[in-house]
Amino acid sequence: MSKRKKTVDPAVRVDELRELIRRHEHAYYVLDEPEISDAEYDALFIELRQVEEARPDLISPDSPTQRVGGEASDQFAKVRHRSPMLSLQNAFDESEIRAFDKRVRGAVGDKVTYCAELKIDGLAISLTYAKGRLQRAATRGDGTVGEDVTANIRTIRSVPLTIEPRAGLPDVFEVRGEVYFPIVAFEKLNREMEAAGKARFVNPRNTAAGSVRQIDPNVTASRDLQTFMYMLDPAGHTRSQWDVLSALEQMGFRVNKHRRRLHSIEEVMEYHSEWQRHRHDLEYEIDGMVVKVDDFGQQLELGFVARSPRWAIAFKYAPEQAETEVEEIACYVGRTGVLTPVAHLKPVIVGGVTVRNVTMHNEAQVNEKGVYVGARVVIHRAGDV
DNA sequence: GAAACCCTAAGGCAATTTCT
DNA sequence: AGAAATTGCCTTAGGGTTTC
Repeated sequence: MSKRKKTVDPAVRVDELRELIRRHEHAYYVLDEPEISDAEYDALFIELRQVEEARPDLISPDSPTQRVGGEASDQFAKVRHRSPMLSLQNAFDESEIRAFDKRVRGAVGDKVTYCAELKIDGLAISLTYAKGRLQRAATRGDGTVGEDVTANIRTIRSVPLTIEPRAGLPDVFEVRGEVYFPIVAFEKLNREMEAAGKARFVNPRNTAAGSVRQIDPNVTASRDLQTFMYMLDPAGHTRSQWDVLSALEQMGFRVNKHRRRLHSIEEVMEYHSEWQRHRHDLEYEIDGMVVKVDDFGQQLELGFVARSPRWAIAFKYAPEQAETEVEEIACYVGRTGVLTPVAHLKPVIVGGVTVRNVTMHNEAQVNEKGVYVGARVVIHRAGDV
């Protein structure tokens, strides 16, 4: 109505625009189902920016225009996690998964449902919301203390700056998930780097980690990072991991759609091999899958062992392998006097990184005279030495 | 080029739990 | 009870990225 448009109060229009923009950001970045064209979206965004410029008093920190900016945090402050960000026990083959299943059923009985999710190759992130607003984002760090990367995470459009109140959730709650670099965006970035005569980035995971630790949030904002969330604490009314994923989705977070509820370890094996075949069809990298006992009651019964829960395991894909030649073997003396043999190799690219050195604690084969006999060392991927 | 992080993996060894 | 397996903790180390 033209009449309404003339008389519209800027304060009202600002709210309308924010609501519309949030809806379309959600459709585009979270659901991957845009409802309007980029141009239409841009028009809304420009209008909001204009109204806010005219009326700076109407600007609020959770406005879509305020994703980039705020105070330029000089350093990353340390933040202690409300509860430790644990790591997962790893399994590399069927026997280890069956052992896990056996342990689980030994503890909680045979009626077990598993929630299986793809294990995204990115970096873990923790988001704290207070009174419906994103208050803080932190990296995992050592699991207990991470770094405050709020200014950078705010620039990721699939991360809601505001959350509607929800029954069963307190004022302050935490969401955890993974930040990653979509492969298409990674390749685009590298084309841009090349065009600018700069060095390419080596792989999406490290680039994502680097992007999140930028001093200047404008750089992060230009990187097209994405997210998948998978944990909610406290868990509100939810009773299972499956429920949590649904709840997170309803709250507006991006949740991976390839999750499955599985009722036997055989189904887990099938899911695993299915994605082993199709992992390269995905628009992001995965390094396996995460299998969790779905029911929270059973999770509680199983409990934790120091650094990882007993009710979950990471079922990894067989590491990429490569062969190369050992050029020389050197021995290094550690701080405590420990001797470490290191093989210097002909550089070989495996798993997206170049490997030149490997320590030989594991793969090294020594004959009865203490002489190294392997002419070749089988390496897993970088770091897996 | 160095330092500080990120993520990952393995070895050594002691303590604890489980099995026979 | 004694042996075997598992767990927990710490150390060392690899490649990568960014900032200074």
